[in-house]
Parts: sequence; C-alpha cells; structure tokens
Amino acid sequence: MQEERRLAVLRAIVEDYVATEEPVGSKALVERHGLGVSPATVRNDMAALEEEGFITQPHTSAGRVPTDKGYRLFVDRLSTVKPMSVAEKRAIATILDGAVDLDDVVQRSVRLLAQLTRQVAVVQYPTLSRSTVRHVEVVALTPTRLLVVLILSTGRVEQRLVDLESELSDESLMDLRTRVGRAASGEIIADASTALRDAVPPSGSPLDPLVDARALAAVVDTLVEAMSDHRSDERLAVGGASNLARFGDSFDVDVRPLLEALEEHVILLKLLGEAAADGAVTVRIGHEGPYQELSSTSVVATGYGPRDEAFARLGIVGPTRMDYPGTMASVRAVARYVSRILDEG
Amino acid sequence: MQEERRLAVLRAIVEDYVATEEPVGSKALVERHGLGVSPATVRNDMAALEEEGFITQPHTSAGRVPTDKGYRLFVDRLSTVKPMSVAEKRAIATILDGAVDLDDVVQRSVRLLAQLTRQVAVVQYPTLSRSTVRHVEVVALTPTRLLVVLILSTGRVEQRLVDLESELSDESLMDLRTRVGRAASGEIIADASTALRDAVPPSGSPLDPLVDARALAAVVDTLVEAMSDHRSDERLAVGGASNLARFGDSFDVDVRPLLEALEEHVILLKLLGEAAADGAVTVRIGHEGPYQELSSTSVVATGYGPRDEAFARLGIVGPTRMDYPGTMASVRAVARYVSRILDEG
DNA sequence: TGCTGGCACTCGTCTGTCTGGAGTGCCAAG
DNA sequence: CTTGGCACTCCAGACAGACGAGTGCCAGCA
Repeated sequence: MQEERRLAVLRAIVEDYVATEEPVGSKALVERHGLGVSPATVRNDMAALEEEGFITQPHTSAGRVPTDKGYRLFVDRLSTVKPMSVAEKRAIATILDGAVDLDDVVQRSVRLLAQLTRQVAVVQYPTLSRSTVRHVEVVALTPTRLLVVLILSTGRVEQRLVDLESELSDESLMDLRTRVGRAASGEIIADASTALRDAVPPSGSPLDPLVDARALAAVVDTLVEAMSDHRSDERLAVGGASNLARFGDSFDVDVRPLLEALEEHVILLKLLGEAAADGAVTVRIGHEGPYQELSSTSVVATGYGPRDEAFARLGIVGPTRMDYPGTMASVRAVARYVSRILDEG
Repeated sequence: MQEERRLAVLRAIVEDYVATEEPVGSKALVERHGLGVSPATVRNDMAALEEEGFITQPHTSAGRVPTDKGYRLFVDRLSTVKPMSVAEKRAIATILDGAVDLDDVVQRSVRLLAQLTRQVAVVQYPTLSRSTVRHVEVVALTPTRLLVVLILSTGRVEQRLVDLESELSDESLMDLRTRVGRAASGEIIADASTALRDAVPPSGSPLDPLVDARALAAVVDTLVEAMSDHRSDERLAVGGASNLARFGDSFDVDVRPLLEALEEHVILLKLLGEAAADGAVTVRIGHEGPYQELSSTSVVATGYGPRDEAFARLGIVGPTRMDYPGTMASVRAVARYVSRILDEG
C-alpha cells in the first residue's frame, strides 16, 4: 500500500522533473498530481526513496531529482510506452515512403527521429553480413583493369577496381564472369566468401587454357575483401546535433564530450551496439554506459531490418533527463517503419 | 606616418584580441607589442580608428574590439599568410596520402582541416560537372531489369537500376551497350548528356531490328539524370563540430544557429559557394555573409581540384574572432595537397 | 604639428551582506 | 500511518561599496 504510493511518488517526480527541468518539491508534487495525501506524507516517502537511492537532492534545502537508479526503475516498471498518434504514424509513413534508395531511407530516418524526439539521432547503415548476393558483374575497363561490381539484396552496391598483371582475353573474361557469378549469386555474404574461395582452382592443378587463374584469384580476393569490409559496417548517419544546444544551456551538463563522441563513430557504434538484437527497445541510462564522460546522457536504441532480422541499429542519444516513454515510442515506431520499407524494397 | 602607426595599432588589437579573447586596452597594447609610443598616443589612434569604424568598445570604459570592418582591413592589408612549418606540411601529406579512395580523401581532409584550424571544417565532394566519363557499363540483372554503372574520371561511380517494359535480347543489350559507350566515353559530363540524347533514334525513324529504342531511351534518360543529379553535387562532409564548444562558452555567441546550419547542407553550400573559383582563399567576415543568424561567424574557403580546375570547395566556419592568417594558411595548404592527390589519382 | 604625462571620470566586476522563499526534517497529535 | 506545525537550511537575487581598468581631454613640450 505505502509501497505503491511511493512508486507513484517516484513516477511523479520523474515526470515533473523531465517536464520542468527543476528539482521537484513535496508541495508542488501533491498540487500537480492528484495524490490524495499531504505534502508531509510525500516528504516521508521521499526520504525513503532517497534512502534507497532512487532520488537525491542537489543541496540540503532543494527539491528532489531522480538518480540513474530512479530512472531505471521508472523505465522498467513505472512507464508505459506512449502509443503514437494516428497523425504521427501517418507522418512517419509519408516521410519514409518518399525515399528513393537505401541511403535516402537512412538519411530520412535520421532526420525524422531527430525531429520526433528532439534529441540527437543515430542510424546505422544496414550491415552487409546478413544480406545475400544479388549479382556480381565483372567489366573490363582496359585489358588489364577490371571493374568488379557487387550488388546485394539490401540494395547496397560495392565496386572495386582490380589491376591485372597480364592481359585478359574476352573468353577468359566470360569464363571468369560465369564462375564468379555461379559461385556467389544467391548466397548470403558469409557463405559467398567461402564459395568464392572454392571456385579458385588450387595452384598446381591442371589448367584449363580458358581459365586465367591469377585474374580469377585477384577478383575473388577483391570480392571477399569487399564483403568483409568493415568500413561499410561502420557507416553511421547522425542528425539533430542542434538539439544539443537546447539541453546544453539548461544545466551545467558539458556538451563537449557528447559533441566529440558524435564525430567518433566508433564510440557511437559501441553505444548502439549494446542494444538488444531482438525487436525490443533498449535503454541505457547515465553511468550504465561504458563511457565516463557520457555519464549524464542516456541512449535509447533498437535494432531494425527486414523480416525481423535486426541487422542494424538505430536510436537516439540525449540527456538522462528525457521523456523516456515518448522517446521509446518514437524509436520503436521509426524502427518498425524502416524495417517494413526494407522488407518491401 | 601616423597613418602607418594606426594600422599597426589595429593589427596589434586584432592579434591581441584573437589571442586573449578580451577587449584590449591601450596600456596592455604598448606593453605587449613594441610600438615605441606611449599609451596616450595609442589612445588617440584608437579614437581615430573607432571614428572610422574599425574598432568599437563594448561599454564606455572597456578596451577595444575589432569590428567586422576592422577584421576585413586586417585580412586584406595587414596580415601575411603564415607559412606552414615543414613538419605540418609533412603531416598533411602523410595523412592524405594514406587515403584509399575518393570518399576517404574527403573524410581525411575534413578531419585534418578541423584539427589544424580547431574550427568546424566543411569539404564539398568533387562536382560531377567537370569530370569526364571513363566508362559506362550496362548489365542485365534480369531480362527486364538493367543495372547501369557510370564511372567518372574523378573516381566517382554512380549506379542506377532501369526497369524495362519488355524483355531485352542479348543482341539488343550488346548493341545498346556499344551505342551508349561510344556516345559517352571520354566526354565531359555536359557533352556526354547531349551526345547520349543524339544516340537515341528519333521516334518514327526506320528501326534496325536490333535496336530496342525504348530500352535505349530509358537507359539514356537514366544516365542523363544521373549525370545531372544535384544530390551528388550537394554532398558535403562536415567535421570538428566539437570545436564549437570551445567558442560557445567563451562569449555570449549563440552556437545554435551555426549548429543548425551545419545540418542544413544547402546553407553550407551557399556559404562555400561564395568562395572564389580560382586558387585564392576567400574570407567572409560576419555580416558580409547572407545569413543574419551567422553574423558572428566567418567563413574561410577556397576551391580545389585537379590541375587547378577548382571544381569543389573546402573551408572552415568559425567565430569572427579567429586567427585568420593561420586559418587561411591551413585551408590553402589542405586544398593544395588534396588537389595534388586528385591529380595523381 | 604631433607626442606625452597627468588627471578626472566612467563603468563593469568583484565582494560581502542581507532577505525572502522554497523546501526539508522532525515531532507530537489524531 | 497520516497530518499539521515549526524550526532550520540554504539557494537566489538584490543591493551597496570598493576596486581597477580604461577612457577622454588638456596642457606642456619637442
């Protein structure tokens, strides 16, 4: 009974603090929320909550502020994800449906997420690893220089130049093209790499005159490298940095580390990477994260991808003092719509 | 004679103010710089300079601060571009030489520029318009779906999918490929577009059975669109946003508009676009720019590109109170090295 | 004519003090 | 277990005064 009210008090504190950005006192609390008790009672509850580490006071005679632990409890047990309004849903759908290609989807998602949450949005480009090879094309630009184009089911296209040591005949090129195509097409990336390696005849084996073993090996090497290229895995889109200005001046939070982190994509990837691989929205609050400097920021992230294969992440980074239910709803909604679009495309 | 000293005073004021970020008074000025006159004399000069609008005082009994007009005079007549040290030059060369492709060159340039100047760096990706077509490839993914790959002399590769209304035979594909290749290869973008249009037989003309006129038209349309695609012209890399934190808290400058501008690439392009097309470094100071909100920021930019064809811009955005000689030197140096690399690649 | 030293004046910044008010903790009573 | 009352704490803002950096101006000097 009292326990229940205490949690209600904690919820009220979090909500008020997020809304007003100021420490919330017992009197204001009973006025704004309809808890049917007196300020004195609330004070007792507050003392208990502080004892347990859920809230704290900046100085002796100030109101209370939630701690990381308090937010954690709030997120886990006290809040329900706000459903998006129909209008919002439609807006999301409209904006994302207008995208013309994969890059555009990512760009739009980032903007949208930043606008919806008024936080800094981060969207990871879909990873290669789960996608399949749709097509491989080999083109001779000159007799000793090939262009290899790799087209993946996600819509990503990678191209590489390959310089050969000797000239390649048209017949050898055709042969090479069919061998590579047969080995890789339709396979998922991981399998395609091994299949390609198998397609290279072992050195010393009797050579079909049509096969230019060295050219084949060079092309296969290039393809395998392109497939395992982690640069593409690390690609990120970041948006809404101007939202930082809002929360920078409101309190003594130092924006610099966050601003620096936004340029260090490795750090952002690590932050996003902690997100659950299934469809759930993950929340990482303040000190829970791996970076000391970002202890006053939270990360709300989730995975996305076609057919529930979450093969990339997206999310937002913001102050620990944020509207978690609303933010989580936005992140979840955007992730769902993007997944749907990738599914259709 | 006095005129000369006045300019020396202005120069000293600018240098001191940039270094200390505080209004500079007559006494401190004669102490720090070896002008062989008394503070009183300097005061007279200051009064004159203020009369002419080159400096101003924040309040009655404070030191002087340069105005935009003062910075302008300083940049145009009083400063010499600091030469880079050998070590710096070598560092630039080393970092940029490590780049593996065009994107990487741009990425590295942005980082480098941000580090060197400790400002926000902006680098425009090379424009298509001046580059030539190195190769066009047409690949049939399915009988009704083509992949068109456009390779440009700058190293940029654009690819587009084309859906056909009817199936395309192998012979028609070969024919299409050679027609398109013959028309476009080696031409600069602008000419290639018209050459391609000419390659489409006028409707109603007697048809060679091999020519699939509609497919050809579709492919040509796609190529022309890709060539004139302004999305690629608008691509920008931005870096060093964390440097904003430095100058944000130092004075009452509002960082928000700048932070917003950094996400609006259109605005950045416009700012960069004002840069001179030749090799010179352009400086735009405070109110001289087109945006009211950015009146306390300056832009230092220049063009770059292979063989002095400046076909893209790069530069930095920072507070009007900045080290112009040093910044200009860095911008110029980076532009030169990037140009050289593009020249070699 | 131009430089210089001196002097009075302005005004922002810093420091210390004071006060009002919001908020707390505790206690005794219901 | 809740409530009203009360003493206490401490921040925020206002106010005043001292300080000092810097200025403008003037008279004297080269």
